[in-house]
Amino acid sequence: MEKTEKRVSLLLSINAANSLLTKKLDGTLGAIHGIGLTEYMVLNELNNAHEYTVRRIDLADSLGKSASGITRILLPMEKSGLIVKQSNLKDARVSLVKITDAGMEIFNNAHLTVSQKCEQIFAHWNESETVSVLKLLSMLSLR
Amino acid sequence: MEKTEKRVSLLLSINAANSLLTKKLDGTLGAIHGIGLTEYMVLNELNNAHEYTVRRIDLADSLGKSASGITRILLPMEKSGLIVKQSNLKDARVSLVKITDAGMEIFNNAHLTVSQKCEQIFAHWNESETVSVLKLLSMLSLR
DNA sequence: CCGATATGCTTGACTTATCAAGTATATTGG
DNA sequence: CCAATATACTTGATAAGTCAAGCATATCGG
Repeated sequence: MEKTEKRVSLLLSINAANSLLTKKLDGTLGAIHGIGLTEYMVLNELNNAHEYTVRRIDLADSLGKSASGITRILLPMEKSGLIVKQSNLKDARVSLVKITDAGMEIFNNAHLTVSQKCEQIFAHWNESETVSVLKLLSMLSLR
Repeated sequence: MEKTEKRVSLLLSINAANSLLTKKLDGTLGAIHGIGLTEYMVLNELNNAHEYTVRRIDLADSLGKSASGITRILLPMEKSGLIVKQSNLKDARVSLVKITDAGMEIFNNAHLTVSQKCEQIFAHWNESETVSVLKLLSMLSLR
C-alpha cells in the first residue's frame, strides 16, 4: 500500500474508532449518569475553563459543533440545572455558559466512568503511544 | 497529566479529529461528486470486496453503523444506480449489495478527491507515524 | 457620525442515524 | 420433527446535529 492509500485508510480507521468510542461511552454515560457523551464534553470544557465559564461560540469551536448545535445541546442542560446562562456586560451579543455545582457533581462522577472506560478501550496502548497520537492529532491541518 | 487523563484526552481528540475530517470530506465529496462520506465508504467496501459484493450486515459492521442505518443509506444509492441488490440463494434472509459500473466510476473519481484531501489534512504526518497510528487504532478493545 | 460589514446566537426545515418492534428465514437440541 | 432461539433485514418514531435565514449588537472606514 502506498503512502496516500495509507492516509485514506487512516481516515476510515479514525471514523470507525470514533463510532466505537461514541457508542460505548454514550451508552454507558446515559445509563449510569443520565447524560450523553456530548453533554459530558460540554461539562468537561466548562470544568476546565477560567471561572468555569465559556462563550457558546467557543464551546462550539472546541467541540467541533455548529453554533446551533450548541444552542440545542445546552437547552436541556439548563433545564436540568447542569449549567446556567449569563449575559456578558461588555458585549450584549454574547451569552456565557457556566457550570453549576450540580453540574460539577454530575461531571465528577461521569468523569470517573469515562476514565474507567478509556482505560479499558485503550488498554493496549502504552503511555508514550498515547502521547504521540495526541500530538499527531493536534497537528491535523485545519485549512 | 497522568496516564488515565491522557486517555480521556485521546477520546476527545479523536472525536474532534473525526468532526474535522467528516466536515471537510463530506462537504467536498457532495460538492464535486454528489455523494456523502458514508456513501463513499460504502462504495469503498464494495470495491474491495470479493466479487464486489457484500452482505448488508457485514457492511454495517465494517462501517460501524447499525443494520437499519445501512438500509437507509443504500436506498438512495440503489435508486441512483450506484449499487444493486441481489438475493442470496443459500440463505433467503440475506440480501447482497453489489457495486455497479456507474458506482465504480463515481467511486474512482471520488477516491482521487479523498486522496488529495487526505494528503492535505495529514500533511504533517510522515509514513511511519501513519502506519503506527493505523496499527494502534486497530488494537482498540472491542469488548 | 453612520452605513456597511462582521459576530453571536436562535429558529425552522431537513439529514443522518439510532433503537425497538415486527417480519421472514435458518439453525439447533430434545 | 418441530419448538425455541438466532440471524438478516425493514419500518416507525425519535435523537442529534446541520444549514440557511433572521435578529440583535459591535466594529470599522470614509
